[in-house]
Amino acid sequence: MSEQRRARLRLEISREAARLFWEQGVAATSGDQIAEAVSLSTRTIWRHFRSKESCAEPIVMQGVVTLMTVLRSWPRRSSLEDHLTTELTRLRLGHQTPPVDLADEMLAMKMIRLADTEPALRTAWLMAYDQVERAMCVIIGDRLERPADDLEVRMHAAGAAAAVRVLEEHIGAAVLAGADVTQFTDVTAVSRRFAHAIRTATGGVVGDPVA
Amino acid sequence: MSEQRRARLRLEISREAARLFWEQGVAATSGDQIAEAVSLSTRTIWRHFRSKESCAEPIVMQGVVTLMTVLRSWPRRSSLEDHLTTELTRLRLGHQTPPVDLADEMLAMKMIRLADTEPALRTAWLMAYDQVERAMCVIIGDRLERPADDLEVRMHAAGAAAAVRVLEEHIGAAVLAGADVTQFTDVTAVSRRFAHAIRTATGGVVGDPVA
DNA sequence: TTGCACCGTGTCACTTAGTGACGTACTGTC
DNA sequence: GACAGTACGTCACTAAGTGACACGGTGCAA
Repeated sequence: MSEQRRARLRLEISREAARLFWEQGVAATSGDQIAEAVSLSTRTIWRHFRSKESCAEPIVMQGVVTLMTVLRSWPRRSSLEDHLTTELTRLRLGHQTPPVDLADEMLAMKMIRLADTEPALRTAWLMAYDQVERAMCVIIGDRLERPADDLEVRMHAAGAAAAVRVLEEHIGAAVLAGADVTQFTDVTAVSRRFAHAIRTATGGVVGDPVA
Repeated sequence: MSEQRRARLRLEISREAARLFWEQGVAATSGDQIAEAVSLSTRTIWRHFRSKESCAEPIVMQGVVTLMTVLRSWPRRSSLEDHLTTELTRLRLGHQTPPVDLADEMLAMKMIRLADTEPALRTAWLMAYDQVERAMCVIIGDRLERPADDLEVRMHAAGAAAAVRVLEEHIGAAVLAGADVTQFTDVTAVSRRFAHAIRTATGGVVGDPVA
């Protein structure tokens, strides 16, 4: 089974699981229900996810993987702000890599919101960002010309990941609370916020162009 | 049941659970086994812990709570380094507040190590630091004279917590790998490391004395 | 001392998350 | 068109966790 196909299936399951979690709560939705919602056997669900909560991971990861992909292509010569704005506008304009479905983004925000009160989902959310942290390690290690498991690199990566996570939580909460969504569609403004978060969380070490 | 008594019981359960997790792996130890090890009924275990993995939380939190307590008493006029060194030496000398049993510290490190390979324990470890993050929010918010749920405060808190976590992971791994333990008994050196971690993770905003 | 209320724990029955074993059907390849 | 690989379904099973209720200890008032 191709990596892509597997990812798509996981996402599809995740979508239905998230919807059910939101509509009736995590505890109240059973594995059987999720299985039925995606027309699969329950056994197959557990073959693709190690636990019920982790069914939420793909949907919350979706928005994050774009950011990660963008960061991976960050050239040494440009600043974080510049790179984010150019790449994000490119993604927004040329739809060849459809960033993320809007409904999916809403679903992700709902999961983050649920994670506030449901410890089971909180673990899933934190585990998702644990992945982000690992990805950050190689990105930052690469930029600082140090091994990815270097202590300082790991600390910077952890800080950056945590800052991004909190920013994401904040945005999600704001949108769900009915805030003006247009402020999050301004690519330059959003880029600046993420860049600023990463900069300060790494003590200014990550953000500037490097030789 | 007094808060303290409840905490002590949780810690006792956690101790045995951690020992079993380390000796035979998480999957291989059952709730019944943990219960038997502390001479309680299985039902009582689930009354004190929401899941098997979370049994590890108190033991890994133990070392962290000292740091948190110390941070809570951080006076505005002193720098982070100074306060940490003075408080930690005071703790080390005056044993009236027994910091943490050495065996417990070793156990905690083992759990952190296990968390590297066992996703179930990783969630517990991350959840423990989620608590740290919340505590950091009020400490930093207080210091910056802002509400604890302010976005910037939360980002700084998240960064600081993450940095401390990685440092803790690093120290744990080093000790278990047989590194020279004496370098971690030098209070000033350790204080400097933690202070430096928090400083850079907060972009230098948290660390200096404030008016 | 008796009586009462409270609460932490044990017992037992029950639900459900998650796994192992095996059969089947689909897919691509020679 | 036979064959290997593998994703999925079925079924039986283990174990994590919960609900309901009974028991026993502690504190307090009469």
